[in-house]
Amino acid sequence: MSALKHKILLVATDLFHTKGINSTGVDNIVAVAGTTKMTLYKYFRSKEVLILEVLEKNQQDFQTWLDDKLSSSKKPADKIQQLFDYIEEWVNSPAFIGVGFIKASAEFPNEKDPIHQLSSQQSREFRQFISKLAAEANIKDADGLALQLSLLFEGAVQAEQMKRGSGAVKYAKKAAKILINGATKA
Amino acid sequence: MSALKHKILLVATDLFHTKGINSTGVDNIVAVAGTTKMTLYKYFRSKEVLILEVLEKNQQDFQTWLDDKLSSSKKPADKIQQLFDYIEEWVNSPAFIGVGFIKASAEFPNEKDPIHQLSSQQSREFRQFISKLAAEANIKDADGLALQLSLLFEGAVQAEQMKRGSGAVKYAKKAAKILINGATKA
DNA sequence: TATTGTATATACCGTTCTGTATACTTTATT
DNA sequence: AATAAAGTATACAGAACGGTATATACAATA
Repeated sequence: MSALKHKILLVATDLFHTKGINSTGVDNIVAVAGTTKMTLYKYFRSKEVLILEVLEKNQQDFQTWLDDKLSSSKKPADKIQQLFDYIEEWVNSPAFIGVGFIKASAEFPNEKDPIHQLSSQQSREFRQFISKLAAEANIKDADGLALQLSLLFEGAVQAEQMKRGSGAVKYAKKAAKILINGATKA
Repeated sequence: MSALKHKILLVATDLFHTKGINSTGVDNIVAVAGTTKMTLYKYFRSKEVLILEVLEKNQQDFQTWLDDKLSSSKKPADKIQQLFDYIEEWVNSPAFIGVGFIKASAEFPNEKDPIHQLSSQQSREFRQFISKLAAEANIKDADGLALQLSLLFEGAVQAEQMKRGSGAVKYAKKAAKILINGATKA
């Protein structure tokens, strides 16, 4: 990927999270990225396409990071137990700025909007990822637990965006362990 | 309150949720409300003030409704147990369109923005409301449980906005009961 | 050296946005 | 009937928006 395209994606990601997507103009993005609109529109057909690519890259980066962390555990039961440990580490890292699909679905509520659809899909995929972890750990209602854990995840991220350093993830982690243990025994 | 001001608030609430706040223009609002910009700006100094009043009214209406429902129970332990029953009823009612402060905090991420500050305050107040319920039910770590329940609440609303009819609240309710029972025994 | 691809600089188009100015109409009250 | 208040109609200002057109600079390659 071109270095400039990469830079534009990075800057757009940051501005979208700190100012909001709709409140961030393309002029704003190219100014911070140190380039021009002509270059931006060479790499991205429209602002909508740019948003979609930002969302995809964010989610890919997170999943890659998480997969790598989880690969250190061999036993499936350990993986689901450690999921929120890594989520906490990730949220509390300085680089954390939020979860793209949560914000995007709020700014684009129309279910027919491609941006909303991608957000919805990413949320569903992450839930399925948790469900797979749960199933491999021999948990009976894997889908049910995955949904509950995803609620804790999205709620915690939401709370953290509402107020940084709220410590919400710590309590989400505690709740997650309780729910996981309850589902494991059953 | 003037009938027209009330109408404007209603229409704005609806449009903010179905189209997003930043994507809803005042021209749009007055057209649907059947009035003119002159009238809107007579009642609201600016769009920002209108947004703030919409947020306040939404939260007041919800809290009033919830207080009324909870008043049917006398025992504090019953109240906290039934909290998510009422939340489920509310989310699944046709009138439900979302939670204002969740969406507003996503669209106005800057912590210095008055809209973000009000959203953050409303989220905190709702959490304190749950904490009071928990404390009255003699739960040890009332603040901790309240935070966890608020995460489930916000996560469920978020999930419901991502995909209507997802049934997320049903699982949030189950998780809430587990967490409440766990905290009660301790 | 000539050519090609990449990026810049800058001006612009049409639209939409918040907010205001001006003038007119309706309604209620005195 | 006179007056004041409330609402309407409409036009517009000034800025920001997404997106495009044109012309130029620069570097690598052939």
